[in-house]
Amino acid sequence: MIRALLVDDHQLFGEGVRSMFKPNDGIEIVKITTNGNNVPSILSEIEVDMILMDISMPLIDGVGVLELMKSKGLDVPVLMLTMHQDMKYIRRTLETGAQGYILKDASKAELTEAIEKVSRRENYFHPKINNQIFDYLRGNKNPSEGNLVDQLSDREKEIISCIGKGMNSKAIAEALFISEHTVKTHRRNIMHKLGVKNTAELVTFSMEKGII
Amino acid sequence: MIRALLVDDHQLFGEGVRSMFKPNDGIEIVKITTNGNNVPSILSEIEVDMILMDISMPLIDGVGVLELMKSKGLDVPVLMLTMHQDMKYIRRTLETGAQGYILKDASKAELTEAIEKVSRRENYFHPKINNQIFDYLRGNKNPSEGNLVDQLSDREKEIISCIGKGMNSKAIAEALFISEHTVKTHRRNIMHKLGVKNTAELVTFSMEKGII
DNA sequence: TTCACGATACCACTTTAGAGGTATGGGCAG
DNA sequence: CTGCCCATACCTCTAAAGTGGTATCGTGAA
Repeated sequence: MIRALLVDDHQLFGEGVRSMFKPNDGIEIVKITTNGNNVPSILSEIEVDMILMDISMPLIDGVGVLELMKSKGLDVPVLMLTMHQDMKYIRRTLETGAQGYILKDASKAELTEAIEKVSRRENYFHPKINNQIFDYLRGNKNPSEGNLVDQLSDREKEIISCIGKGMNSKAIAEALFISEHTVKTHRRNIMHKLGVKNTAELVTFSMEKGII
Repeated sequence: MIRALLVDDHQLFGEGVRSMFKPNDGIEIVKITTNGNNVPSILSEIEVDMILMDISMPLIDGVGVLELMKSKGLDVPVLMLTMHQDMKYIRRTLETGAQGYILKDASKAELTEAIEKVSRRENYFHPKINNQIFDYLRGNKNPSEGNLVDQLSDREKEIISCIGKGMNSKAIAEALFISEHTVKTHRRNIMHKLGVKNTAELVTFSMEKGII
């Protein structure tokens, strides 16, 4: 019997997955938490074979939890469970050390297989995203690209939010009580940090990362 | 026993919710489909008391299914089940005639209550979004704002996707084998239709609506 | 068969974003 | 204490977005 911890802020999804597994499936969701910050303390209390974790969560996201675990020396295999087929997410996840990545539109059979593999510390990637992984491995391997978002200062995130609302540099300057020149400098720095080439891409990227 | 049809492209979520309901809960998910286009034919085959429907789906979204049902004279109460706490979604949903709206981070108890109410054709709104509803009713009632996205042509959505990827008008023109002037005209029309004032706001809006 | 609309295309113009610099004061860590 | 980073600010210039029009052609609906 594989003992799994599920981390997902969507209660329904969590309870649903839990009741999906019958005793003879060989898998049991022994605990569900909606707050990733609780993971370390849960791991110290109960024994689990693997963790099923949603990526996008409000308080701390899946990658954040992985980093938190790593910083505390907790070594439990993690299967990322998400809706995002986006390479940006997958990349961040793998670089932080998840054992697998599966989409929420997978079937129960696929999830079962994934859980079994991950609990044995084998890698599992959902077929749908396998090709993307290969593309990534062949092409750009930028290890420094992991924590792009963390490189942003609070002020810069504030600027990004304003941009997303459709404000131009002048409007942002007035809203934040700074000079328009400053806003433009910030925009330039932000774009450079995130490696995007214009505002449109900046907004897309920021929304995918959850900055906006 | 309430017989419910579940429409959600995330298989795991669907199977999870189905196995969550035990016989003595008084609710049974009699059918799950991942394609909203199948709803009319399913309704003609089996009898259901209500529909649980995800809003954001690839082939046809929840609001689209509602409109499809309406156009075929199918009158089954629908509970929208979504992750989006965004007023833009809620508004579209209600205007198309859904009986209720519940977030995926709700609990089983809340979902049960919602299903029961909706199956009796009572309205249900998740407490978290009730305040937003009131704000909406007090403030701007813009009935014409309902189906902004539907007003976009396929070509325009194509242009939007390109913009989101960071392409400028010239690049889009080359990619779609049209003139840059045409692209600019499209951009203008799109912005006018969506009521946004620049590219940044266009991207934000489009991502929230799921166009990108 | 009209008639409306979407996709296409062009012109001329203003505003803004974006790229190239440089610089200064404040705060925090080595 | 001293250097590094962040937020601030300014200048100049180019490329691009955005605004104002008009117009043709094909398709599908009235």
